[in-house]
Amino acid sequence: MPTLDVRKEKILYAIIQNYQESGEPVGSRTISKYLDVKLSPATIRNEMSDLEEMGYIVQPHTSAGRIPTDKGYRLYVDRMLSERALPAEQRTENQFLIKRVDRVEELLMQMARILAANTNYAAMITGPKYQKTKLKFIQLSPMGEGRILAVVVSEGNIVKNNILNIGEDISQESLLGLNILLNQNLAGLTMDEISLEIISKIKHEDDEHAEIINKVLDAVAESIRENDKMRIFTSGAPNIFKYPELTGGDKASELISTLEEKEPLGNIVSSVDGEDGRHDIQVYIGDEVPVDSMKDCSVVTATYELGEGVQGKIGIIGPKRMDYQKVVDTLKSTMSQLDVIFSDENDS
Amino acid sequence: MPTLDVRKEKILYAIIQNYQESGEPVGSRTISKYLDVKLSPATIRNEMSDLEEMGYIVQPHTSAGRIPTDKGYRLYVDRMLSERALPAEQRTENQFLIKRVDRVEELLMQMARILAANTNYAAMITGPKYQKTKLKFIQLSPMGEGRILAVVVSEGNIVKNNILNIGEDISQESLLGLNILLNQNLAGLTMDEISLEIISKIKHEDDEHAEIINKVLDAVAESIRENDKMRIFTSGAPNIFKYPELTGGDKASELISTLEEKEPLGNIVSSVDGEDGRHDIQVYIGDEVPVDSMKDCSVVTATYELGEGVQGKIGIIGPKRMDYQKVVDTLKSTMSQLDVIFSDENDS
DNA sequence: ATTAGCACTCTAACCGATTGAGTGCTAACA
DNA sequence: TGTTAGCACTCAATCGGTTAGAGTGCTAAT
Repeated sequence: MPTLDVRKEKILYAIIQNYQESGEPVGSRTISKYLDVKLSPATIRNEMSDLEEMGYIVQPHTSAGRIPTDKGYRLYVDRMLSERALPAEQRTENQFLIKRVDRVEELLMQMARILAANTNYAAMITGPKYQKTKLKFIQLSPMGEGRILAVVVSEGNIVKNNILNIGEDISQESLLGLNILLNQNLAGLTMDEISLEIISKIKHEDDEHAEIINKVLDAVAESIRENDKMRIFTSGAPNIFKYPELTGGDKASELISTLEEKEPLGNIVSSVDGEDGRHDIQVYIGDEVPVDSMKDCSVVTATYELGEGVQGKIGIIGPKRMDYQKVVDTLKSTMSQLDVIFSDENDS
Repeated sequence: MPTLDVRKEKILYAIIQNYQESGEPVGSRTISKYLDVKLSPATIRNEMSDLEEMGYIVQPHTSAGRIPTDKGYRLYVDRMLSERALPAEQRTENQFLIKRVDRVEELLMQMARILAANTNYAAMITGPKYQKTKLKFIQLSPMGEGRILAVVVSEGNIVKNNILNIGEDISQESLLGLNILLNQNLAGLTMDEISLEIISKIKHEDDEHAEIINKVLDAVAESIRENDKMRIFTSGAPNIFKYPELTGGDKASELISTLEEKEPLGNIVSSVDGEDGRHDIQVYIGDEVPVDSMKDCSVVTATYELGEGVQGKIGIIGPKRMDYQKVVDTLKSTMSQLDVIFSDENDS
């Protein structure tokens, strides 16, 4: 078994980069012209033969050039990620700037759109996970006709509206009192900390409106559950049509379906979190992707944070020959922008 | 020029229905077997020749069967719509039931999903148009750190949140006063009716907080503008892959892109409203569709209403050979369901 | 007015030959 | 011993030609 010396590695990278641009198997002549050191096609061929034996590249058929295998990409990506701490340059490129918006969901969708546009791949993004978030306050307002509006605001300024149907009409004053009561007891707590004890205490202090309190708390729980369902936004799905290897047969259809249904994407985003990586970048290549319809794709994910414990994930979905370097850089830079935006929001 | 007698019409319908199912040009033999009256292929051929001369059908090439033209479909659809008032039967089929939800946007997205699933075409739906809606009330809440939450609720229970950044912190009492002041002056008005006169009157009554009032009114305006942008939801885009005639060349890509971008769809939904039709059903066939990437499609739209003046549109997008009957029926039945849901919401 | 019969047309499918890119191997070379 | 030139070989893609079949239009008979 031959060993992976530096020259073989250079050739492997050359193959990966060429294939990245062309999408077609690359041959020995091409590499010979591409490399800085002068080597004849024949020599390259020998090296390629070794690389194939080692499993880093394959030929689609006997008389074709070589394309990288998952293992080849894996090596390349691992090297890239560890060589990280690249010296500035920052690659801002045609990076659009994120316009400030107040509603978190809007922001997330905008981010997905921007990422898709910048990378030419598909982008996905999850809403922030609630759970450990502190409840900021609840606001009850009368809507007439026996209904009240319950606005639930939690840390990170995530706002949810719920319209509650209480049979009776309730007086302004009672509602105000209830409002104060609820906020005094619940504000600052995480969702987990709202125990039965606290609930019964509240009901005890205003047993007249126990039923309404129940409904309000249900609404709070509902908001949580709805958010737990982990809203996923996608954008740039049509970008996959730019990569022929993803559009053959029913592949395009299945991919687009998956991106629209969104449920399966949860698999990617909810997989093992415990990573020690410098910036929580994860790369899934081909078969590593935990979604069946995406076995021909690669997915790069990153984790964002917007407050203690409130975090979500961003993912870029593209062909296996995607420009990993660019995608990783773009994700990192997007993260920084996000950090700025959210710290802005908390300061000013 | 031959004239369109009842037999020719029957043959035309037979062609349309066969083509609907198969997606392939239909020949004289097929029709001969399909019709109830016994006619030889030769006779059918003569009639088809006439139909072609009249422009209702064409041959893709010399020795192929016939397919309907836009004009043919138009005739068919017009007949169908006027023959309307079909005797019950109701065609409920595998119609899923709409689960009640409180947030209007959720409801709309769910409807789009259901329509797409029921019809096997793509569905689009616009959020309700604001504009003539009456403002129900505004609710201001302190958020700390110099910010307040402004919740704008309008008729039809459309709720919008805005986080406002006022420099200073404002006292609970002032905010409450402001709240009451704003609601007294604005509640029940349509967006158009909030004139400069009213605004200056409000500011006059609490000139200390004039700036905050400005910001709140800006937020109201912003909510309107955001809503005027007419949010469009789509679903079932991948369904187009089921129709080969829509997936040749770049068509699929363009269609999916259009459905994701959504902007162009505004053209469909904002076109001439003034229709006297029994239930506001509009059918666009092929070239009639006001969106370039959809010239090979047909679009059926319907208008829904959820309060005085608050209305939006639903659209089904499919191949020209779509099952118009089914689509129209499905849309109508969905409308009825919607009516029930919204009236429920207003009664109980 | 309808129909059977037939010649005609055109597409899709199939087939074989050709081309060209790319390889693997061998032998010469530094 | 590593590198390279030369050459035979392989295989996908392409092209031209043939075939099969579906469907038509026309004519003549009913």
